[in-house]
Amino acid sequence: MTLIELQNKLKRRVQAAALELFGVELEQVAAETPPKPELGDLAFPVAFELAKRIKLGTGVKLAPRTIAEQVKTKLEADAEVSRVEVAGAGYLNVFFDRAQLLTLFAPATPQADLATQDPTVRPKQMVEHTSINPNKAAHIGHVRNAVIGDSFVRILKAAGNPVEVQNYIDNTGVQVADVVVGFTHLEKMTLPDVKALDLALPEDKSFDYYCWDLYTRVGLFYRDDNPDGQPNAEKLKLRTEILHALEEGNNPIAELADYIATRNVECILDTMERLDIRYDLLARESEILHLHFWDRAFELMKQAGVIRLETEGKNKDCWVMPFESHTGTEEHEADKIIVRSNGTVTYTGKDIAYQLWKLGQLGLDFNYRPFRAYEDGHVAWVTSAEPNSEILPEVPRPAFGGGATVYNVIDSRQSYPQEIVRRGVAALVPDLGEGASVHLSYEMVALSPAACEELGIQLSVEDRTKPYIEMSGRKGLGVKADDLIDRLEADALREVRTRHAELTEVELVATAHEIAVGALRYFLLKFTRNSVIAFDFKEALSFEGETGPYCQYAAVRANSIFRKLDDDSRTAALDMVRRLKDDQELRKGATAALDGESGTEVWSLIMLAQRLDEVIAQCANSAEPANLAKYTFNLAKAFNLFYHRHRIIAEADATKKAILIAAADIARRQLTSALGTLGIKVPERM
RNA sequence: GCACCCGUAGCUCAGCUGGAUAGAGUACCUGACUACGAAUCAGGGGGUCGCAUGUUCGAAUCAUGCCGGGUGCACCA
Repeated sequence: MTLIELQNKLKRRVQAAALELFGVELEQVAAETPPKPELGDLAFPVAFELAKRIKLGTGVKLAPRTIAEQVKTKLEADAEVSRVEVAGAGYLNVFFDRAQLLTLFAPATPQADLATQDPTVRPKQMVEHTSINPNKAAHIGHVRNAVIGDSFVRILKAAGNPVEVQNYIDNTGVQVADVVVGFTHLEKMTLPDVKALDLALPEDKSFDYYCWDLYTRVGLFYRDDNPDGQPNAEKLKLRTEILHALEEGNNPIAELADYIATRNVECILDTMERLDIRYDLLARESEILHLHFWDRAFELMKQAGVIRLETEGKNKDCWVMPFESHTGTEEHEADKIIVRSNGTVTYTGKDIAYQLWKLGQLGLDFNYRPFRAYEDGHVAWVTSAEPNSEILPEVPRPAFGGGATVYNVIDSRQSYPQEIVRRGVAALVPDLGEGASVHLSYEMVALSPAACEELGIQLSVEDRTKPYIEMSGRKGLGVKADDLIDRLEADALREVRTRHAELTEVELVATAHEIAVGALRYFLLKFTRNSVIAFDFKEALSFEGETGPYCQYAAVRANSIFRKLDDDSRTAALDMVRRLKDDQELRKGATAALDGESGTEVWSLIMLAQRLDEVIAQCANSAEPANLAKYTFNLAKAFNLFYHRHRIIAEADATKKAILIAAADIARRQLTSALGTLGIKVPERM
């Protein structure tokens, strides 16, 4: 039995007691963790709720404490419960039988068991994240998107869901067109020139870095070299021409753009691979266009009557989607233009088509080909316009699309367009409703004034008054992901080298890498999604305090105990836990060892570690990975305290030693698992 | 103008569907390495939870209004 199952069992007891004693049907029973372990393992504030709902004939109210006293006896029936106390104004505090529960919690549950626990086949969850315009290198803001997305994927999987990971590639958009303008007009290059340049670029100045600078130069070019100036209309026509060529396809410009976009995607995937972030499918805009997803969606929308052709007014000749809008207390209709008067579709329209495909409601599918095989054999696929049969027919391919719920990890600035897409899809497919499309929004990563200074960025007078400065790909203003990872790795390497002279160079580098990943991923996850991160180098580069390396360090310490522990102590501990069930004497000893101030401290570590499943389930529901990050840090902190207070290997009392070993084992197992769900590995040494 | 987000310790942030004495990290001060490694641990000071009403047994949390900051509101992509 897991902790969650035990909690549910006790909740049902409370429900039964409420019905039996007071005739009240509780549809939900709230349970919480007492603020201090001395107050118990589980608390029910149910007496407060019951006090409200119990009606006595005379109108007299029952005091919460009186109610709690009556429910109390009903809760004490279970063997797992040692006692129940009524505390405060009427809390029911449940104390578990610690020795009894230790036998439940101590044995490791094999992963296979977890996977088969739920016999019902769960529907596929779909997560789209990263989705960087493939015209430049990734910056730290993009990494926040990818790390939130990837961690959420891991959380969904840990909660037992099948998940498909997508990365949308806008390879025909303005941003790619701008870099094409850069190569063709500023650099006067053709496709062979660009390929040659790409080959000749040094390793630390790869193609995406080159494009980063070129993109900035194109921005300046449009503005006649005045960074704050207005774009030059004549020069912008170059972009428009390129965009038309991209939309048509099958021409030299489209080929050049495809090369640029594909190379940038490769570079970005390399960057993400450094952070252990992988994808199942790269869905490209070019295929959405060429396979006519929009035409189909247009037909569906017309048939369903969710859009209408305007015959007069300011939107004459446009197809618009009406939707309700609230302004103040009034409610009125607003129209969103889906098809322009010139017959072209807006971004929103294309997005609705794509979202319909994701949900398996479009009735069309992409073609696919493999894009990249990762070291472990996992393949990231990319959409393709070529028929499937002509390309590697022997490679088995998963069925893409058709998600029951689609999570789009997109920053909060897009929440308005995302809402329109969600409503549009819901109007088209009422059975699914708005719940099927989730905008997993997060706030941007901005630069602190200090960070700008460190980057050598000249701030305008206006920017200087702001609390933080928004990063801008167009202005080339930002911290590039690879630069930051490089710096973290260098710092970590220096630190590991001074601590572990015995490690080989390869081991040192590998360890430094894992620490760097831990630091960066944790840094981006410790903030809740709707908090703006004002990026600060000192904080991001820290390995102390509330950081990834702190959590990793706790797990490394736990592992080192087991590395040094002799086999006899280990088997004795396992044996003790197993015999605890039947051996009365042993049980008494264990109960005593888990009692008192010191025992309660050990017990509270075990209880905290055991809450991982509950936290994962909560994070999956709230789509908030920061909760897991916080929990992981707290578990690491609890373990560090435990580690400091107890000399495990040197412990003389056999029973106590066995319990300490069991506790350390539970803690390191759950800590490692929690870190893994955050995408953070535990090094051998650090 | 309208919509969404934010305002909690000097700084950066947690605070779950209302619940027990509002918590972390950091910075500052003081202690703890002959140890399963100090990337650690313990202690200290530091708060009108932006302001004001309301809802109730009970509000940082819910409602309304204000103040301050951010973002978004095109036939652009």
